[in-house]
Amino acid sequence: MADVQRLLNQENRVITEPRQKGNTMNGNQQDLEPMLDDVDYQQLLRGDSLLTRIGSSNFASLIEAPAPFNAENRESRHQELHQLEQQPPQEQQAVSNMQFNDLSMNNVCMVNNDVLTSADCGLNDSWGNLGQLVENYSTDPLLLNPTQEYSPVVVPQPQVPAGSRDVSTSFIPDSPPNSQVPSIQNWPGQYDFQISVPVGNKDQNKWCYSAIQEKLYLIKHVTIPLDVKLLQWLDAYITITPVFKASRNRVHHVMPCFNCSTKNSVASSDHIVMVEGQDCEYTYKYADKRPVVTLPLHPPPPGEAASTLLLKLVCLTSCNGGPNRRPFSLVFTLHNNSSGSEIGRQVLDLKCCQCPSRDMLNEDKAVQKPTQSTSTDISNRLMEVLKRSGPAVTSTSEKKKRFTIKLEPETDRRYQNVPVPVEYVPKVKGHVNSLIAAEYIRRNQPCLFLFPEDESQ
Amino acid sequence: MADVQRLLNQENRVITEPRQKGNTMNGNQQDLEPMLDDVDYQQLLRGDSLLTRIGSSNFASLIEAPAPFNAENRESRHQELHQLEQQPPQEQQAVSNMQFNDLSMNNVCMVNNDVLTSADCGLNDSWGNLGQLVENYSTDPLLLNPTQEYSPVVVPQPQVPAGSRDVSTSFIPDSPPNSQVPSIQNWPGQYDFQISVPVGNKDQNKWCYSAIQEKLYLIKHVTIPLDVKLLQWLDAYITITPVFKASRNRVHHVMPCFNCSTKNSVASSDHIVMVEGQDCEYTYKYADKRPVVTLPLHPPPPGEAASTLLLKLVCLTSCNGGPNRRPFSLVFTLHNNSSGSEIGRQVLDLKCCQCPSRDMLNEDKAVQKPTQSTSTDISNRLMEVLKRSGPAVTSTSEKKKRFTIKLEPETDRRYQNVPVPVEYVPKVKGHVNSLIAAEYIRRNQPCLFLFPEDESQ
Amino acid sequence: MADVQRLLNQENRVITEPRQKGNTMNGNQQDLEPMLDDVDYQQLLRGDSLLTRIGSSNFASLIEAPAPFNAENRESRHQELHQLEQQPPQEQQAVSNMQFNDLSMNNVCMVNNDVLTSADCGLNDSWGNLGQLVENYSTDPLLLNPTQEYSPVVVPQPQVPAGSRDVSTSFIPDSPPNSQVPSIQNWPGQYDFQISVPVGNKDQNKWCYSAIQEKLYLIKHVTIPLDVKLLQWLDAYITITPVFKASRNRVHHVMPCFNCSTKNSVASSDHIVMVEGQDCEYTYKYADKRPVVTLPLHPPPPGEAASTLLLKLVCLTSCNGGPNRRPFSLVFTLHNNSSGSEIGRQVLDLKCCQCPSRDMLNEDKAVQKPTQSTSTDISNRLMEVLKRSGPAVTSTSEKKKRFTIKLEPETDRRYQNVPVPVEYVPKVKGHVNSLIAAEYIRRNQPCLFLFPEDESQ
DNA sequence: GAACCGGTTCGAACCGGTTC
DNA sequence: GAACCGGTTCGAACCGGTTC
Repeated sequence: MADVQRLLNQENRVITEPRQKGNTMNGNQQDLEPMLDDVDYQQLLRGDSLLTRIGSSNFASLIEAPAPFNAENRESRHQELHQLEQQPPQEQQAVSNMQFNDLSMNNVCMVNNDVLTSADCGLNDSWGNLGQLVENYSTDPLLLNPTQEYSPVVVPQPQVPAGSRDVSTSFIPDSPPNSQVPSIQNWPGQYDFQISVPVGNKDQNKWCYSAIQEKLYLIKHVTIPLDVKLLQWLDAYITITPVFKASRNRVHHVMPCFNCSTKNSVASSDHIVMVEGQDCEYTYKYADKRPVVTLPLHPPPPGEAASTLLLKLVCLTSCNGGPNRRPFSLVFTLHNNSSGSEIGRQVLDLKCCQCPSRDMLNEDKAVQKPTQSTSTDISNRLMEVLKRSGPAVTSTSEKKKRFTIKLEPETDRRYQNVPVPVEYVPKVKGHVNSLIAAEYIRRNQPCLFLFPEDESQ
Repeated sequence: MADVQRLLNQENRVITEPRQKGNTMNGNQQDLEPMLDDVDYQQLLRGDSLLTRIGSSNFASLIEAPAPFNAENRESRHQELHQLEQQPPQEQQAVSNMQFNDLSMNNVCMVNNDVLTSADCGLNDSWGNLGQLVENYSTDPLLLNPTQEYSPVVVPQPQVPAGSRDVSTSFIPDSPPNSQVPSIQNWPGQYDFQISVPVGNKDQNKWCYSAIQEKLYLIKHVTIPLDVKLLQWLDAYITITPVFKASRNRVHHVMPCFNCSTKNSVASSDHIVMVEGQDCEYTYKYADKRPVVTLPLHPPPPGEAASTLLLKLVCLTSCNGGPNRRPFSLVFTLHNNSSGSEIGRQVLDLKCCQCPSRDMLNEDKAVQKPTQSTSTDISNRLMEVLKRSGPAVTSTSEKKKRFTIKLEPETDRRYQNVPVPVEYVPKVKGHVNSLIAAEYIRRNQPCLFLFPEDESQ
Repeated sequence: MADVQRLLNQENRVITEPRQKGNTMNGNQQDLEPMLDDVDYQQLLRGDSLLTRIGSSNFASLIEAPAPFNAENRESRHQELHQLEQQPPQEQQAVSNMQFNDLSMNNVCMVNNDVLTSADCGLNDSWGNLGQLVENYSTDPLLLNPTQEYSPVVVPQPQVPAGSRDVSTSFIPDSPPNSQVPSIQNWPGQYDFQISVPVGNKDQNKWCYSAIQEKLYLIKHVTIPLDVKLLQWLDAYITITPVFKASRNRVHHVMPCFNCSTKNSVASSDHIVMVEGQDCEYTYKYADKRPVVTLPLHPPPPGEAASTLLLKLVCLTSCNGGPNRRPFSLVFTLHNNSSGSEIGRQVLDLKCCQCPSRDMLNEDKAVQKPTQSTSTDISNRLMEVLKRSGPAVTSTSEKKKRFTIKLEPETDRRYQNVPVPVEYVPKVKGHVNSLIAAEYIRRNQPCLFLFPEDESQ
């Protein structure tokens, strides 16, 4: 239901807001407030349980803490963070320092009615969101004029765009509130940073992409190729940050549930996103305590325009104790390797589930359903007539789909399974057809009947 | 079904995209994401990704080891990693250095509007992709004029082309990702590097080639002659790298299963591909830990246009613990012997199985099936007519087969399931047929009816 | 499907084996091998067995590790075993010793063609199964005459019996195999130990009891009152042990999933069963590493016949990482406080779920469905006739359910599915009926036909 | 409490090595 | 080379926690 609602909203957007490219921000902003179904309680409990476990038996102390919220965990993560910070990649350090400096000048940041103290905003902030925030939304004179950087740098996107809408400063419906939450809005930036899902995937049961929703559906542990495009292949790295779409979950870290996380190695046990073909030790890190995957930007191989990135999820979106049915997106952030500053961002909606094609179809249908009646040819029109005038054949989406009666709720009410001896099937089918036709004639052109109707047949 | 679908799509490609030779990339790109049939569990267990991530080359000791994540494993793998890193294969080192040198001369590489800095391009690249990139696509003035190199250098291919399609930058459905995964897209390069399978093979039970699918079927341990063509026979060598086609297996190394590998000598025990007539000790190596066959490029004997290469596989595509039913291709890469840089690439799809002709037939059929209409009898033909002329009943093949709604998308709209006693099936079908016919007449030649329609039939 | 099948089996038992009270063992023995619906993979991965087997306390690194059988694992398990044996709970120790002594007199126990050496039987046995085994099934002359203890000591049970069937030595369908698995068969014992669920519960949405299945359905964290009855209130204590019903899960410990367990206190974090009104520190223990709830036997208050026990579950039967949809029972064992020996046992089937009434309804229905032939109206009766006299329609329940071919093996050969608009269903049914009737007449009373038959209809 | 959602189950079809 | 057979895949149905 939540998803339906969300999709409906999206659909409405599509209808009421014709897609604007360039300098307006109509990307997935509507998606920012869709979620209805999360269990905050359980999230909180995740930490408690850890305490409990750590106190109890042996294995408890070795659990890879999926839970961020108790004191010990926070401490240990702090330690880990510090360890990381002691030998940080240069750019991280740079960003962190920079932002801290920025913040030192802005003790209080007002964003969307949220008052953030500097402590909230910037301490240990390695996200660079603030810098980005400033770039996008502020008029901080210390920065270069940022709007010039990204606004009209729009290039045609031949492939399915994963999130290719630009960001504007004019409208901030649900802006990333504070330093601990990364932005989830697309911002191609100066180099037109783009992430896209390749078309033509054959195995729709493993993963599929909905162009309608611009959303990727994938099975757990299945590697997805993502194309990274850039106007210029500079020295940079990409960070991948999963972020809940609903604003009330935004501050929570997207992490695998306990069961799923234990399949990971120690280094990546908090990371719901994993990449392949990378040096593991430098890949799974934390940014502001939030698990983040970082990987260097590779230029594409000879003759290819896009660099491919092999990515997989290790926990279901529905997993209790993990995302817990709360939709989340992946934020791909491009960072300049020299300065560490953020120079591009793309957001990819996704859902990690067991039946990607089924779920995509369902959600696509939910999105489209309210929109239009899709009847296109005579038969459909006939059915439409019948449907409107009374009972008849059910609708009807044009697209191929798994036959799910649930999708057409009237269906199972309007049809019944009748065991028919095989040899009678044709007659029965014919009978049915004739009944339909008769019904139609009866309603619209009853005069065509030779004999008066009687129902006793 | 999965294969069917894959093949269907391929078929569609053949139909809707007339084969373009030369500088467009319509080769096996559709096949890049075909795999549907492997077992995720086994995939998880397979050492490949683990090996890749962790860096072990001791595949035998890790593959299929289902409990990879305890501390001991981690430790030993780390150790192995270090060992490997301390003693890299010589040639890898050479290539890597070489490419880095190349790159050091090209600070910025422009590829399809993409600018690459040297730092991004070459560091730790042992695949040679970057060198190739620079050579082929860059417009950097420091380089030789590269666009001339690859654009229209297309030669007619008299034989069955194993993978003779050039690469374009315009459309990349599933490009090879990063340094640890080789590209699997054709790129003839400056010298129009071509690999082809000779026609006219008599013993189709040993090996055969499907022109439809551009795929080689061969029995294990049977040597296949492959023709290598080149515009100019320079001082070069060829590497043969087996790569899984599905992106989710891409990083895994294609290696023979344990049973099959033990039949090889020590040097080649990780190599599923073997060549004949070569000095063994220099042939079976590793590139970025991936088993690779390398062999010098021999000019053809006097009077012949192609140099022949004798190749065989030592493990079945279906072999458990090896490819495990996951389709893979062979990537033939041409390297300049002086610099080691990649100057051409061809990809050959194949399947190593026990019954090549049977399997080719089946898969060819599956590819073509969706193309042709399968109507064989009157009723089906009638339905075809009706379907074409408007709305009606869809076909109903008698033979038991998986009910693939995808192939008949309208089906789910107009029908419901009614069990019919077997003995009555013919009559029911006849009835349906007559009704369909009536419907048809009713629409197109209603005057033929003797009486107006009534429902009392 | 699995449940249906299970229930079918159960139902068949009810029909073919009239309930025998007293000295025959027809209790829930049929349930001993019922489970079909769990995920073996996940079960294998579950930490329970792994922890037990491997003995590591690094839960995170070991859980879900799918390969338990290498030498190291075996070694570490031995180690854990030894560690645990060094500090066993007192009462367990007592029982264990006692039984070991018993065993020392019986070097070989023959049970159902299975020969157990004493080493297999009794080592580390803290369950007392062997003693019970011997008591129940053996005819060893060294023991007290056991058959007298339990055979005809049956008391009327006014309330819903939770599991009041006695145990006999005549038939052992799936006896508890070894020392680490407790018995899950009822054995009232000398004092006629009985556990029952009170009748007349008002809030069926919190918990309810199916008399048909003798199974308790309850919501998580909802306390259930259970009545304990005894012929004589001696000095004893009760242990409550959850045990999976399916034999293949029998050795696994029933424990709450990670999320649910963290809601418990430290002492009870491994216990899926909790009791109220008890001293916590003495309640949650381990027997042979299996989490067990122990509580003293309180005589009922003056004027009451039964002592009440307040019990709740803290994790759902469906919880992933916990029971994971694997049905389990609670084994209530009565122990003599002075000797610690087991003197009675009752088994309570249950399911902890979110919608107890719904699930009970569904499962009750599934149990009852296959029993009665559901033909109620003329058409069904006609079909019955035809089925017996030759080929015709099989029965056809109106309610939507999975089409179980196994129940009606001919079905799939003799029927076909025909989509029928709902509003025409009655007519189609009538049509089919008439066809069937005609067939019947044609066979049995052709003279009734007015016209000669022709097949062209 | 009914409907929904999504992980799981189940049996038919498929695939491909093996046998006849 | 046709048939067999057994592991795998696939889609519909199911189940049960969650939402409305």
